[in-house]
Amino acid sequence: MEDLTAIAAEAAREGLDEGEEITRRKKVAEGWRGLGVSPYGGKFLKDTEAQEVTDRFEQLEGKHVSLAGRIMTIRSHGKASFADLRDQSGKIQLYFKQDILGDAEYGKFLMVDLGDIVGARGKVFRTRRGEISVQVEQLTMLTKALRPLPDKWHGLKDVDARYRQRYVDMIANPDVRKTFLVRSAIVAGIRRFMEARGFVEVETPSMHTIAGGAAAKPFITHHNALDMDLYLRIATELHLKRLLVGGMEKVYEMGRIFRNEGISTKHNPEFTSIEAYQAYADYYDMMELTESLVADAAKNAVGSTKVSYQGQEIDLTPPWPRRTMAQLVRELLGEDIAAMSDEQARKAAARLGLEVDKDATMGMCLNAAYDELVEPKLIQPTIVMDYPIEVSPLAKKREEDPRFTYRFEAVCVGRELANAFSELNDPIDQRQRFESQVDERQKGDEEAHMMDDDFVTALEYGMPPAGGLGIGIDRLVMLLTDSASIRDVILFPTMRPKA
RNA sequence: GCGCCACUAGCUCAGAUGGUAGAGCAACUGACUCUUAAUCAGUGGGUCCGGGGUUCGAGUCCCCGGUGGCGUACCA
Repeated sequence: MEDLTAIAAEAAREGLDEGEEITRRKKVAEGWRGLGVSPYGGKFLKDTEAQEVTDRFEQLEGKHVSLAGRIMTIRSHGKASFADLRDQSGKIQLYFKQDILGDAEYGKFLMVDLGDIVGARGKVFRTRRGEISVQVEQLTMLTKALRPLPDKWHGLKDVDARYRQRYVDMIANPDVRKTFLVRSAIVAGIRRFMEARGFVEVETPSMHTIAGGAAAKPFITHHNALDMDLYLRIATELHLKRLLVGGMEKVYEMGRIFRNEGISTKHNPEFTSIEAYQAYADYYDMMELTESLVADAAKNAVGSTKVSYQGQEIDLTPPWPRRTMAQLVRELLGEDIAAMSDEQARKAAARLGLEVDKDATMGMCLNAAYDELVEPKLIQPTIVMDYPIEVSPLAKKREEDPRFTYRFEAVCVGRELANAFSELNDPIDQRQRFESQVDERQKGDEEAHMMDDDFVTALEYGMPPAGGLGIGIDRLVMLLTDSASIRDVILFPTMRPKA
């Protein structure tokens, strides 16, 4: 013990940040080398998963199996001991008995620390207490863990550590792994769903010369050889629509989007979206696509279209109620803003306690009223149709009332789940919309669109009428895994470096 | 960006009013050949987030800074 303390003290002097425990484990690793065994072994032939031993006990009882995984707990009784081995499938109890292993092999077991990764070969049996176990005959050291595991009972709770060291979080908190497995199942299911519907998955650039397709502040990076700034994409929309021009009729992209904005329980600077475009379709087709995709994802995640989110029961079974924004504002807030002039609308907004610009239009006031006061109340999935044109620069305007567009958002638990429209394919209209966005930008709105001449040029070649859809995958996964924070569904969320 | 809160052993947490820093788990030593949060006896382990200040004396009070959480703003 004294020499360990001395070694730790020496390590500290040398600037190595390690405690006595790490020093001790390093010495144990050297001990393995002394036995002629590398503490960082190579290939190990495992033929059985931990969970399989329990699931297939009837067939496996008395047979030999080879398992590999991490030692999570050890219960030592002198000349016999138990340990729990965990692999990706689950957990199995190992039984080590000196009589069976022999002194040398049992001595090896005594050198195993919690957290070590080992291979074990032995016979499947059931203990007197009834627990299905493996009586180990051969133990193989595969990886020495130098750092101790978090508390076996309480796990790792420090949220800072959980996000920074997700690997430790996953070791200590098995539910975390489960959440990310569900996420993977959802993503894989969406790809199957889209393929079954005839959509082709494509990859468009992540680095854009113009950041378009959404209202958001971009990250800026620099290309040295071309000596020019590039933006990380804030959406995939404008490139996917170029592909419609090129003749692809059903395309989608699922990938990472970057927005240089605040971080919160619902926002991470990089996140995953899916955008899909279907030629010759309109936003009604997108409503059906959205409902079906989400319902299918729910079945993949929880086996049902009814899910529980933060104590609320949410029924995602299609079809979802379809209401226009104007209707919802009128019914829930008692102001028929859509029937008002701009000036009347500004007064109505004031009555509702909203602050709007002096020259705000009816559409802006309606959108503000909806965003602030209606959307948070929409708990069950709802399709909110017909967004004002001012806030929808890429959506086709309505024939009978050009103040509105063929755009909807699907809303659930007070949050946007999907955003879709009948795509604007009139190049002249699109150029005007960009121009008014550029005006907004010059007035100081950093999130207004930039002019994208090449995109307008593409439309001039002719983009077929189309429906388009965007869904935030992270928020969908939050809903389907009952996660309160987006950081709980992103493996490595963005964090400031620790000082 | 602003406000509130948190930061103490490897992990989970206690530490009224300022007075020699504690527990459980983990680790170490010993006992124990069917335990499962194994049990029993003993031992070691601390930059109390960092830096200033007040005080005879600061984990505790004050100021500055760091990181995080929550709320809020921003986020079609």
